Amino acid sequence: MLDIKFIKENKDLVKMAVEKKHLSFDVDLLIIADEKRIALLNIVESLRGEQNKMNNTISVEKDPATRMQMINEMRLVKEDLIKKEEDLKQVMIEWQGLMLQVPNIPDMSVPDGESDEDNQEIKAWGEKTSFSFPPKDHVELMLNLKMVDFERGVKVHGFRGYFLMGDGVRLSMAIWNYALDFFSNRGFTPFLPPVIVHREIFFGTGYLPQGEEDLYKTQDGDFLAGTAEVPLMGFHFDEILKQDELPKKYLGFSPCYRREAGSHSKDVKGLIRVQEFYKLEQVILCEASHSESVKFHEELHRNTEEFIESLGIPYHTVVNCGGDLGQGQVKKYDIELWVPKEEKYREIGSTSYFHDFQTRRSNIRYRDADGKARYAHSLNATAIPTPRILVSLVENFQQTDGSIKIPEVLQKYLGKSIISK
RNA sequence: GGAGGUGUCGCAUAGUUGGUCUAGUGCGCUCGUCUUGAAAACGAGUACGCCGCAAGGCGUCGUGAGUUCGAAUCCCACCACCUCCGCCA
Repeated sequence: MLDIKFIKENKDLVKMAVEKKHLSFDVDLLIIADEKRIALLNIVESLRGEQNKMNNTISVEKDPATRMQMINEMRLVKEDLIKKEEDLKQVMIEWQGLMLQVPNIPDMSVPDGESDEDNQEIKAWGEKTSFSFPPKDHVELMLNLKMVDFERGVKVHGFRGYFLMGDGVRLSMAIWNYALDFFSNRGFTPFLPPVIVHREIFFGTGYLPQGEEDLYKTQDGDFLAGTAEVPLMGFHFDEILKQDELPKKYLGFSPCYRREAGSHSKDVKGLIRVQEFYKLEQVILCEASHSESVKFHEELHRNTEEFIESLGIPYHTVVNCGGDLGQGQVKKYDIELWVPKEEKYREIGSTSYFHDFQTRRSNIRYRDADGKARYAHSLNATAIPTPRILVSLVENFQQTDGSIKIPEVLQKYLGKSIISK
C-alpha cells in the first residue's frame, strides 16, 4: 500500500507503475473516491463535534425541562449524522478496495517487459556442467537411488505428490543444517514460525486480496503460508520498533504450501513444482531509506549467490522486468540454477525489496532520531528451497554409474561424500 | 470441550448505579531550574491515527456489531490471557 498523499501528488508515477507492471488500475478513480472520502469525513466530524458540545451542555444542565429540550435537539443532529456516516462507510469500502490495488513504484533500473521471458541476465557463475556420458534427469537419478517415490506420493497426496525417503531425506536435512549455519554466521536469527496464519497477515504482505486461489484455507478462515516471509512479516505486525534494533535479520524455516492453481500444465514431472515443500527464507526490516533498501537487497541476493557458489552449482542471476514484478515489489532478482538434462537455468529463488509497501499494510514502524514513528522498509529473499534445490544438485553432480558426488561443504552434514546404491 | 475470571494511552493502577472521563494517579522516560557533578526536590512534557496552512477538531479504553440524545461503563459475538475440570502428542 502506498500513502494516499503520495499517490495524489505523484499520480503520473503511479500510472507509469501500472503500465510498467502490466496491471489494470485506474488511479483517477481512486482520487475521485478520496475526494469524496475527505468531504464526507469533514461533514461527519463536524457533526460529531456539534454532538459532543451539546452533550457537554446537557451534562451540566439541572433543569429537567431545558434538559429535555436539549436532548430533542440532539436527536435531530443524530439523525443527520447517521445518514452521513452510512455514506462515509460506503465510500470507505470503495476507497479501501482501490487502495489495496495500487502497485508500488518499480525502480528506474527495472527493465521493461511483459513476462519472465523478458528478464535480463546480469551475471553468470560457473561453467555449465559437461559430461562424458549422457546425463540423466533428477527423476531417474533419484528414483534409482530410492531417494524419492512419486507414484505413492500421488496415491497419498494426489497430483504433484511425492515422498522423499532414504538419502533424499538425509540430503535435505544436511542442506537445512548447512544453511542454518551459513546464514546464522551472516547475522540472521533463525525462526520456526507458525504456518497457519491469520488472514490479515496475508493482507500485510500483499498475498491478499489478490492470490487467494493459490492459498490453502482452513475451516477457521486462516490460510497456510506459501513462504515463511508471511509469518515473519507478521512477527512485528502492529508494532513500533526502536531504531537501534534495526536492521532485523531473520531466517525463517518452514513448510510452504502452494496450490499452484494457475499452473496445472507446468512442470508436471519431478520436484520442480510441488504443492508442499520446505524453505529457508531471509527477511530484513531496515530503516526507511532507499539506499538502505538497495544495500540490503544486494546483500541478501549476494548471500544466496554465495550459498550456491559454496555448493559449486552453476547459476545465473536475472533482474526481473516490470511485468514479472509483484504488486508490491520495487525490484527483484531471480537466481536460476543450471539443470543439465534440460539444458537450461531453472529458478530456485528470488530477492525483492518493497520500501514501505508491506510495512504500511502491516503497520510496522520504528521511532527515528526525532521521535517520529516511520514505516520501516522490508525485504525478503529465498535462502534455499528443498526439495527444488535437489534437482540441480543431483543432476550436476551425477556420476557415470548414477551415483551423486556430494559437495564438500555438505559432506560433514551428510556424513558421506557420495550417494550410491 | 466444560465452568469461572480478567483485558484502560511504556509499566502499574483509578474509573463498572451511562452524562464536565475532553480518561485521573503513581512509576518510568525526556527537557528545564537548582548543583562543582550527581542524587533529591521543584516545574514542564510524555499513546496512536486521521482532517486542517493554522487555530482547532474527530476517532481509538482487547476486536467487532448493537442499545441510547449520550457508552470505558449496558447488551451480544469474537479474540487473548489466567484458574479449575476433561482430553491429548
